Parts: sequence; C-alpha cells; structure tokens
Amino acid sequence: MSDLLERLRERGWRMTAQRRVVAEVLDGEHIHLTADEVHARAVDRLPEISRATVYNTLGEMVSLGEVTELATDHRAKRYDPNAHRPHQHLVCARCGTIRDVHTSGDPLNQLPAEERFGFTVSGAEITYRGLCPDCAAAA
Amino acid sequence: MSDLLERLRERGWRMTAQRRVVAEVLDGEHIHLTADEVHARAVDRLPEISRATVYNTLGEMVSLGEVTELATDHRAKRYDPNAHRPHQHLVCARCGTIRDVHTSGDPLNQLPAEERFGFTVSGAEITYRGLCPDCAAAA
DNA sequence: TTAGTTGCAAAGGCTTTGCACGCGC
DNA sequence: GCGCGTGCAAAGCCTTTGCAACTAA
Repeated sequence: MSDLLERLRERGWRMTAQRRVVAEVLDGEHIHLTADEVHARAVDRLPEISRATVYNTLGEMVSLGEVTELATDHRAKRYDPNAHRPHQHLVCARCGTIRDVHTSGDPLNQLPAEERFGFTVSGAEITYRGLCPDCAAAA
Repeated sequence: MSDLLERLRERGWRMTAQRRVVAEVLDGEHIHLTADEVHARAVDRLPEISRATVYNTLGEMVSLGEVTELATDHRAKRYDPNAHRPHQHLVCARCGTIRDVHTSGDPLNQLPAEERFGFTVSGAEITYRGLCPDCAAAA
C-alpha cells in the first residue's frame, strides 16, 4: 500500500509526521485528490497540519518525481502517487473525479517524426473523458 | 483563416467589436494563447477592451463548443480555436507552448470495456510532452 | 426599443511566500 | 546543535461577478 512512503524513505528524504501523513493519504486513495482534499484527510490524522505544509510537501514530491501533478478543467490540480506505473486517466467531466486506467500500446509511437516540429518528445499521456456512474445517473 | 469568426456568425451569435477581435486573435495564432495573452493582442486592435470581456467571451465560445479550454501545468488555461478538427497537443514542459499535432488512429478504441469502470466515455485526447526547439537550445 | 454586452472594480478560489519557531538527524 | 521543516498570515495570480452605462439587431 504505502509504496510512496517507502520510496521517499529510501531516497533519504527527511521524514516528519506531516510528510508521512501526506504520503499516506495520497497513497491510500485510488482516486486522485486535490491539495485541499489531501489537507482535509491529513487533518483527520494530524489536526495541527497546515495547508501551507501540504502544498509545500506535494510540491516537493512532484519535484522529486515521485508524484505527478494533474492539470484539470476544474480549478484545483490533482495529485497522482503512481508516478512510476505507466497508466492513463479517465476523467468525469461533471465532478472532476480522476481514475487510473490501462491501455495497451505506447502512444509515443503514434506521433510520427514529421509531426514533432523539432520538439524533443519525452512522454505522452492519454486522457479519456466522460461521465462517472454517479454523475451519469444524476444527469 | 478566420474560420472561427465565420462559425460564430453563422450561429447568429450577437457580434460586437470585442467579440470579433477576440475571435480574430485566437484564430490568427497557430499556438494556443492564455486569456491574458489574448487580451494583450486584443488591446493592440481595440485599446479599450477589458480583461473581463475577454474572459467572458472566451468562456462563451467554450460553452458554444467552438473553442476548447486546455488545462495546463502552468497556472493559466489556454484556448484552442480548432474545436472541430481532431488533433492532439504537443506541450513544452518548460515554457508551456502548445502546438497542434496529428496522429493516426482514434485513442478511444484503445480503452477496453473492462477498463471503463462504468463511465460513459465520450472522448479521448493525447498530450505529448517534451521541449520545444528554443527551450531545448537554452537548456 | 430592449435584451444582451461591456467596463470597472471588487471579490473569489487556489497557491505561494516571508518569517519566527520547532524538530529530525 | 544545526539546518531544514512548519505554521501563520499576508500576498499573488488567474478568474469571476455585480452593477450601471451602452449598443447591436
């Protein structure tokens, strides 16, 4: 489960109660949370943790390459702890929920050289859009 | 060139100098601009146009389905006037520039039913990440 | 004419930052 | 003990909104 925490420890990252809680919260959910949602869940375990620390901590995990930041159509970014497992995202257009999904084949191969315009292309991600079961039922 | 303006007129959208200028600016660039960049270019043609109007206008074009809003890792959203032409995006991780590119095949078909988790999936987009020629040279 | 659009300025949501205190190593 | 991490509150950036004046059809 807490694979993320493990990886951070192995890297010799200075561990504090706050950082541990943020890592646990992120890794414990199969959907991807916003910074504020991470903060809310973190407060349950460590009431005095501040929003600033959650933001700082998430930012550092992203810099370390252990967490991926997901831009969204809604305002707040979401955070994905599975940075080392290749996967794609399924996004609900209505509520913004993001789920990991898996497809076969590497999309990188689908971009021919003449469509690269001199860019050094290092990654590709697919985002599937639709409605989650709950929102489809409500609509 | 100004295909977007054409489409908006055909829909009977009430046309004002501000709306025309926003449409012209958006359609005139082969990269995708932020709202503020659109405003800056719009001011060159119509000095008294306000930021609020640019935001409102872009938002309405998105609601009409004539422009696509692109979430980015950087803070500001970018706007894509080619809503009716299937294409993907090539993003520079450093400066945030977005370019349209074309691949073969429809990514929607790559998501098997058992990976849809009850979602009604209606669209898919691919984002390629890398460094644009300028940023690669600067790095 | 008149309903819809604009500009202004203020408010709003999300995120970052400066600084003094506190804690992991 | 040292240096990095934390919390607080304030600032910052991007965006939205309320309202009175204006204008396209």
